[in-house]
Amino acid sequence: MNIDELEVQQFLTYRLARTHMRLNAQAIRILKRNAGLTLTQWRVIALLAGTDCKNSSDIERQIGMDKGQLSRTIRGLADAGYVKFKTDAKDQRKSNLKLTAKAQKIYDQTLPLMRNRQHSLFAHLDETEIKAI
Amino acid sequence: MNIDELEVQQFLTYRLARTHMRLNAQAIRILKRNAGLTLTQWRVIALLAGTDCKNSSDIERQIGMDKGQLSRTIRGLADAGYVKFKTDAKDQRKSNLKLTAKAQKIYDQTLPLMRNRQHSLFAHLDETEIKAI
DNA sequence: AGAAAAAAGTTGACGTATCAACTAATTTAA
DNA sequence: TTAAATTAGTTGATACGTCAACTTTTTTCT
Repeated sequence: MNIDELEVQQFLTYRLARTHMRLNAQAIRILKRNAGLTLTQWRVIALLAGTDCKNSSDIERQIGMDKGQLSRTIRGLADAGYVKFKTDAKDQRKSNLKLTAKAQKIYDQTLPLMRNRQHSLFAHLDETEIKAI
Repeated sequence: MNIDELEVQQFLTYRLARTHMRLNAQAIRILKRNAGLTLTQWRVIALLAGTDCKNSSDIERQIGMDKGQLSRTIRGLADAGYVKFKTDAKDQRKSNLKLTAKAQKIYDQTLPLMRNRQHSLFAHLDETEIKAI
């Protein structure tokens, strides 16, 4: 429990945070340049396109995203014409979401970019790192 | 570049984000409750107390923290009476930082808490994981 | 010496994430 | 059946990280 050990430990979490943020930053740039989307917006679109998530709570359960952030993200998507929402007939608390054609098109265009990004991301991690995470 | 691979890759960043979240959550609570400090504030204090970092650029070089965020964090610490800064006599761009007695006291009180936290944190990671990060 | 480049800090804009308080609708359970 | 608890979603506050533009001072280079 000396100072060196403490520093290693302290900066473990910091490096973890930075790695995460760097990965995000890269994706954010790609999305901004190619699609005008934020990462969270893309994630929501991807979930609506690729899973059976219908509404905010489904997404919250699926990936554990904060419902406040989700609410704002979805409103942003609606304002930008990417989703439409309609109150569920059987449960008026829920509003079911539907991607517009515009969103589908952007998603189809962006998916390969995101895949490539994650490919090259993996190319820079060695096997040990991949296993450890 | 099949769908499984994509999902594995998304899972990587997801795990990274969640790990980060959990590691920070506890530290933030401890610091807020026991010292009224944010994590970044504590980190800067710890660097000034435990390393030979004298100014913003030293810290930037030491841990790669953004200099913008650093500037704001340091100003916050100064406003709260934790650091004093004085322009370097030989290079007037630099302002050297010095912890106040108040900061030293809080740091000394908080250090064991942070150590304990990180100890138990490490107890949940195996060696491979520690090396990889 | 003087111009150009680099370094130290500051500031603004933005994106991401958490937490908490709140309204409204639905489910549960006494 | 009605009161209490839960669930869906909204909103506000705050923390954290990145990027870029900017000023001021110092260094480098010709």
